[in-house]
This record gives sequence, C-alpha cells and structure tokens, in this order.
Amino acid sequence: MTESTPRLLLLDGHSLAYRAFFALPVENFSTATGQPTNAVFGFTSMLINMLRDERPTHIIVSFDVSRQSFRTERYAEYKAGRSETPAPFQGQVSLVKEVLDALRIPIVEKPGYEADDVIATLTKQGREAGMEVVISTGDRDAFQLVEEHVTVLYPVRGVSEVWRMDPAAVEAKYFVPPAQYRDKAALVGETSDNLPGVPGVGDKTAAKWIKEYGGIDGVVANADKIKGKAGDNLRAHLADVLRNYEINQLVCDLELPLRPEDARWPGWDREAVHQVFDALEFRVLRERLYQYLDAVEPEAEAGFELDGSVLGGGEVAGWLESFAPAGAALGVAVAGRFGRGTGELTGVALANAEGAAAWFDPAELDEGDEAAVGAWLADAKRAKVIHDSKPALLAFRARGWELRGVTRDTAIAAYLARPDQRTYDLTDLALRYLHRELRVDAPDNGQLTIDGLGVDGEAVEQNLMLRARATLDLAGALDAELSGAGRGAESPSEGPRVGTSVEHAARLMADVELPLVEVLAEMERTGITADTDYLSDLESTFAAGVKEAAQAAYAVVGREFNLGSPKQLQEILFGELDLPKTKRIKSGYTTDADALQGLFTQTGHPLLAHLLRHRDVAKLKSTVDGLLKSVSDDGRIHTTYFQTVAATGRLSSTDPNLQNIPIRTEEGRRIRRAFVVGAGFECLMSADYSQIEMRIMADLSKDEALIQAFNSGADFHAATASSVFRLPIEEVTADHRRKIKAMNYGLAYGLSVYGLSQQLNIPTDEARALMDEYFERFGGVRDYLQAVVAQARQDGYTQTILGRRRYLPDLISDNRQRREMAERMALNAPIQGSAADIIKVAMLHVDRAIRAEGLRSRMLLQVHDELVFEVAPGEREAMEALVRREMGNAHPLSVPLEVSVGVGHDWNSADH
DNA sequence: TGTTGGACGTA
DNA sequence: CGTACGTCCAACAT
Repeated sequence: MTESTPRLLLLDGHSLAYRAFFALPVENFSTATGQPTNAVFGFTSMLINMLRDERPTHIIVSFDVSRQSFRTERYAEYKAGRSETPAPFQGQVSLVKEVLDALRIPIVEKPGYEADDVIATLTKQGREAGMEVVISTGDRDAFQLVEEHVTVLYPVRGVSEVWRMDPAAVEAKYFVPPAQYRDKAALVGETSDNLPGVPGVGDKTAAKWIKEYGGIDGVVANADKIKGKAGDNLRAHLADVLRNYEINQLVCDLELPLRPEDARWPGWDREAVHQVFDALEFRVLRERLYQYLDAVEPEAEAGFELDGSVLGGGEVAGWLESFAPAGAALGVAVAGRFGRGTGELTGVALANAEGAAAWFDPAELDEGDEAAVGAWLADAKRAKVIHDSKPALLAFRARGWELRGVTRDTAIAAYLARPDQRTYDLTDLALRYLHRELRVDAPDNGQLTIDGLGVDGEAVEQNLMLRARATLDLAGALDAELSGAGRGAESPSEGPRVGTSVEHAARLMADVELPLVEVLAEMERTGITADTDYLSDLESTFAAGVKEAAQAAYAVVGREFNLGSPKQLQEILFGELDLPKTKRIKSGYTTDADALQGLFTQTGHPLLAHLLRHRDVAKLKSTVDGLLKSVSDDGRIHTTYFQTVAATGRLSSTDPNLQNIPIRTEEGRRIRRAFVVGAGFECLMSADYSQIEMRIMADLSKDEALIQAFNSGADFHAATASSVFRLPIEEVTADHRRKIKAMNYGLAYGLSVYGLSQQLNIPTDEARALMDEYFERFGGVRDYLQAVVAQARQDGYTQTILGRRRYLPDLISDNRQRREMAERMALNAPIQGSAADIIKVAMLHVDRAIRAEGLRSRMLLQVHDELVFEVAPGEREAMEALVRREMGNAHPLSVPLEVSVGVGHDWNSADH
C-alpha cells in the first residue's frame, strides 16, 4: 500500500459515544442550558484524534437503529441485562449526529442490524475497492474483521487511548488469528452481550483447543476427547457455544445506501462547525480541530537559504553599512560562555531578512569595526531580534558594548505563547512555527554543503548565522501568534488555533517582559556580597553538627550506614527495627521528615531524633557549601534568573538558587546573615508584599468579607479566624489563628479536606467542618474558585490580571488524577501568576524611579514577593519611600497592596 | 556518564 | 489526596 491508497475510516457511533459517556464526568461537560455533552465531547475528541492520526480519505459512521436486531429475535437474551440507557446519555446521540453533519461525515444505518454489521459490510466492500480500512468500535466482535489491510482501533481507558489491533496484535492478545476470533469468543463467551461461554474456559484454553482441532467445528466434534473439568463443562454447554458462534458472526453482505467509494471526505463545513461547536460550547475542541486539520502541514523538508560571510578584522563595519540599513531589524545570535552576571563571546552572527548573514569574532575587530559594532548595538532605533537576549546583553556589556533596541526576544515570545514547556530550543521552535529545519540549503554556487559546512569547514560559524536568520523569521511567526492575528471571532474564515490570539501577550511582552530583561541583567551583574569568612565558619559548625548526629545515629543502630540513602534507611527502620510502616512510595515506604516525626511521636525511638537532626543540618551544610562555591572573584554571588521557566509567570533562580535560602528556623536564618551590604553602601533593604496572593484572591473574588478582613487593619489571619469562629478578635486564640492561616494559604493551591487534616493533624471530619465554616463565611471565595476552573475548562486556559495565559488541556482529560491536577493548577495559576505580574511591574517601576530620582541604590534580588536592595549612603529614607510607593502602586486592587520594609547590615536583619 | 526519584529549602 | 520552583544525593541505566 502506498501513500495514495485510499484509507477508509469506519466508526461505530453509538458504541464510541457510549464509551465516552462513561469516561468523562458529566458534571464537567454540560452547556449553560444544562444540556449534558460529555458523550458528544468525548466522541468528537476521539474523532479528531483519528482524523489527525489516520488521515482517512473516506469516512462513514454507523449507528444502531434500535436495540432490536435479528440477534434479539433469534436469542431473546442477547444484550439483555444491560441497564437502561442513562438519561444524560439520551439526546446526545442526536448531537453526535449534528457534529458529524457539520463535519460532512455520512451516517449509515440499517434497521434490524447492528452498527457492526454495517461496518463489516463496508469493510468488505472497501477492501474489494482496494482501500485500506480502519475501524473504531468498542465492540470486540469487530476483531474478527482484522486482516492485513484492516485494523481496529479499540478504545481503552477513556477517550484518549486506543489499542491498534492488527493481525499480530489480535494474535498476541487472544492467542488466535483474527479469522478464528469468533471461535474463541464463542467458547469463552461475551459478558457484555449476555452470551455465556464455557465456564472455566478463558482465552488460553480456548486457543489451545482451537489450535488442536482447527476451529469451532473441530472442537465440537471432538468434545468427547477433551479431558478434565473443562471438558465436562464444554460438553455441558455445547449448545451455548454453537449459539454464540452463530450470533457473533457479523453480517457482511447487507444492502446499504452508500458505498465506501462514494464516501470520500470533502473536509468539514467551517460555518456549520462554528455553529455546532458554539452551541455545544466546545471552544477547546474547536481549537484542536483547527490545529490538527487546518494547519498547513508542509512538515517542511526545507531549511534556510543563507548568503553568509565569515568576516575578518576590518570587514565588519562595511558589512553593517551594506546590510543593516536603518529601519530593518537584524537577527542576532551569539556564542560563548555565559552565566554569573557576565559572559565571554566567541562569536557573533547577524542576519537580515533578505538572507544576508555575517559572522565575526569580537576579539578580532579593528578600531573601525569596534566603533561601528558598538554604535549599532547601542542604537535603540536599530532593531535587534534575539533568542534569549539576557546572556547576550551581559556578554556584550562585559565586552564594553551596550545593547539597546531589542524589539523581540523569541524565547520569551514562545514562553508567553505556551508557558509550560521544558525548553524553548530554537531548533524545535523553527520546526514548529516555521516548518523548517535548522540547516542550510545548499545554494546554487555550491559554496555550502548540505550540512551547512562552509568550504573551509566553518560549521560553527555557519550554524550561528543560521540561528540569527532563524531567530529573525521566528520573530515574525511569533508576532502573529501573540498579536492575535487570525482570531475566529473577527475573521470567521480563519478560526482560532491553540496558542493564538493572546491580545494581551503583545503588551505583556513590550511593557513587562522585554524591559524586565535589562533589569534582571543588571541585578545579575551586580550580585550580592557574601561574607565568605562567616560562611566558612558556618560550614564548619554545620559539618560538626552533621558528624555528631551521624555518630549518635550509628550508636543507636550499632554500626555505620549511609544516612543519605533512603534505601538503607528503609531497611533499618522497617526491617531491622520493625517500626510502623509509613506512606507508600514507589521504592517502598517514605522516610521524609513528616513521616519520621510521626514515627517519633508514636514510638519515641531515639534513632528518629538523630535522623531528623542529621537531615536538617546536612541540608543546611549543603546550602552553605553551594554558596561558598558560587562566590565570584569580586566577593559577590551572582545568581541567574530564568524568565521562561515557571509556567505561572514567576521567575526562577539558579546557580545558586537564591530564592530558597532558609528562613523558617533560627539555625537556617544564620545563613541569611552571610548576605551582607557591600563596600560603599549603607545597608541592605528588604521589601515584601504581605499576603499578596490572598489580596489578589480578595480582588478577583470580590468577596466582601475577605475585603473587609483586609481593610479592618487587624492581623489578617486573626481577622479571618474571628469571622470563621464567630468570635471577637480578642478571643481568637493562637490555635484558631494557626488553623485559619493554613486554610488561607491552602486555598490557592486547591487544598482538599484530606490535605488540610494532614497539615493540621486533625481528623478529616474536623477539617471538613472547618472548610465548610470557612466557605460559609467567605462564600465569594468558594464561588470564585469554582468559577475559575469552570471558565478554564471552557476556554482551555487560565489568565492573570495582565492577561498572561496558561493552557491546561488536562482539564478535560478522562484520567481523573490528571484532570484534578489540572484543576488545582487552574485554581493556582491566576493567583500565583497575577502576583508574579505585579512584582514584575513593581520591579520596572522601582528601577525607573531610582533612575529618575538619580539615586545610587540598586536592586539585588527578587524572591517572588520580596525585593532586596543595596542602599547607598544617605538614601535610606528616599529608598524606603520610593519602594513603598512603587511596589504599593504597581497595580490597583480592591484592597491595598501592603508593603513591609526592613533594613539591616545583612539580609537576616533586614528581613525583620 | 547520564537519568530518575526522594527529600527538602523557598514563596 | 496543595501550587510553583532548584539542588543534592543515591540508585539505576548505559
């Protein structure tokens, strides 16, 4: 069979819709008017997957006309015992038919027969017409139709997974070839059809008999020869077997109104699809449909055409003159080593839209080049497009060049379009958005080989020029993606696609993320002073603590072992010492701190205290070790911030991570004392938002009681506790406050009753009562949280106050665990993400204000809701006022954004 | 030498 | 059976 062989897709509409009905929870799938849509949704989803994966040229869907068929006439018990069709399923079959109509997929039915008989007939006709046949049905009888060019897709586990049953798969699963599937089924029986088989005979026994006697006739004829209990049972049920064999045969010679050849799929009726999907409120599916079916799919074999030159000293200025005219953006790519607030360049490549490209080594420029490159880079009016601009910016800066006029960062653009991906590799993005491979097409002059290797073997140089060129093209594609071009509502002929139409994204890019690159670069370049002597002392102290705890643990056990090995620990705790089992994990039973603490409370075993102590102090030691290793020659620690990692919009910090420096325990806080004010500065200043996430929750939910709690001026957790427990605030105890604090924090994470009970160490009944009472008082919060998930399920994404989106396709997963996980993400993303939006805006405003006021103080760190500054002499008051003002006004909410500020010689004292 | 899982630090 | 991260280490795979 070749590419051009017609492919016939045959579906059992009723059976697939019924599967979908049970796979998807009906409460999540209904329209505003209350019409359940889970079956039609699941069916459509499966259909789209099959259109995508099977690429059929011809399609027919068959339905049962009624429950009555020639089989029920012959055997009244056939399919008896099936419960009544559930009410929410009724009516959905006609909706499925409407969807099929809009997709211009024909339906064939035959009174007195089942859908599978129609499919069997069409399969035979399709094969006779030389077609490849793909069948999808939830009825296993169809396996008898499988042969070399006939495959059955059998749905398993919901609506997203199918078994692809070809002859080998049938044989592997049932031990008989498809032609003998009927024989096997007759012997084994089919519970779902109410066709009992021979008791005690399963697939293996049946296959053995069939193999031995050649088929059902042989088995029946030789029934006397079969020994044992199974043989007795066979002889006792021969009539059933013969009846099953008769009934499970599919009829393949029906007279039908449509022949496979006449069912060529003309593509869907776009207007009709819009109407039907609108009525069904299928936004996500419509986008998927367009993405998979409408997307032009060149799967491009093409690479890039490039006229690249490797420039030597003295040639760069001229190239810029010729190929970088004012007003035209160039793609820029850099190679070198980056990190810790600086970078070393080994190569720079530039490319323009016409395909001209250049590579140069910044170390080999003459004076003229040096000036020309510096001027071009620093000119904000000469646009540059870069993939991941911060390292480039820092490396240029280290080389003495300012980089201005970065109008696009394609890594950030791709992140805004789809914020939860592992990487934003340029090669992958070029393939996805440009349908091009990151390689050079050999030009006519034969200067390049297909490897992109230049005549002098200049692979590295060619590759970098290629990246510059690809970046430039990618920027265009992502612009379209982010500016909302081709939205369904505005231009019905186009239709939305997944990841498109983020009108806020363009502003988020221009007003927040791109300007933030420069602020972050400056923070990284500045770094924060570390007191290395102090760190070394701390290291020794913690090392001694580790040793002490280890010795104590060894003494209890009676020998040495690896305390850091969860495996050895498990053996000792649950094997040798036979302590009670903890929560199961993949590798046995957990030994995490919570569990060890629980065991200690239960048993008081002294080893547990030593283990916990060892864990604590070993973690602290490793943090200190890491910090010591990352102090640069200037005595400062320069972390690297990632702007495209956290799916919610937060920053992340690495090498070292300065966003997880201990604070909760007194011992941990000692590490914060190692971060000190640098020479020539007066103090460190820490400014953090108090309860920013709860304030956002109050704003988004508009819950009057919550807003009131913030406006009361009292301690927030105490104020909410006073509401929940219906006590005057003076009578709220520490325990009341603790419980409600846990509740307050847990809300935005999708905390469950069980989770709350675990955290507070209280029975689930009490946790449930607590939650109920909380929502009784803060009903707006409950309504908001429910609405946010429902909206996300409708739209396929969540959104922050600045329009940052997060796509959550799993909200409609048929897998409960995945779905519920996505629901918690949907709860959390707008809140965590809006907080991230706000502090990003605050950072930009603070930075701008510092310049505007001509201050020398500088921003050093960001820890999600906290900013750390180094304050220049005499600027403390001005800085405090500035920071309070800019952070507090970063974004208007219906409650005040409160900022608390502290100063001190080190980060710990500034934090108070 | 690279990857995975457990554990644990922060917001 | 609570979201978002990064790092360390042991264990396992290659």
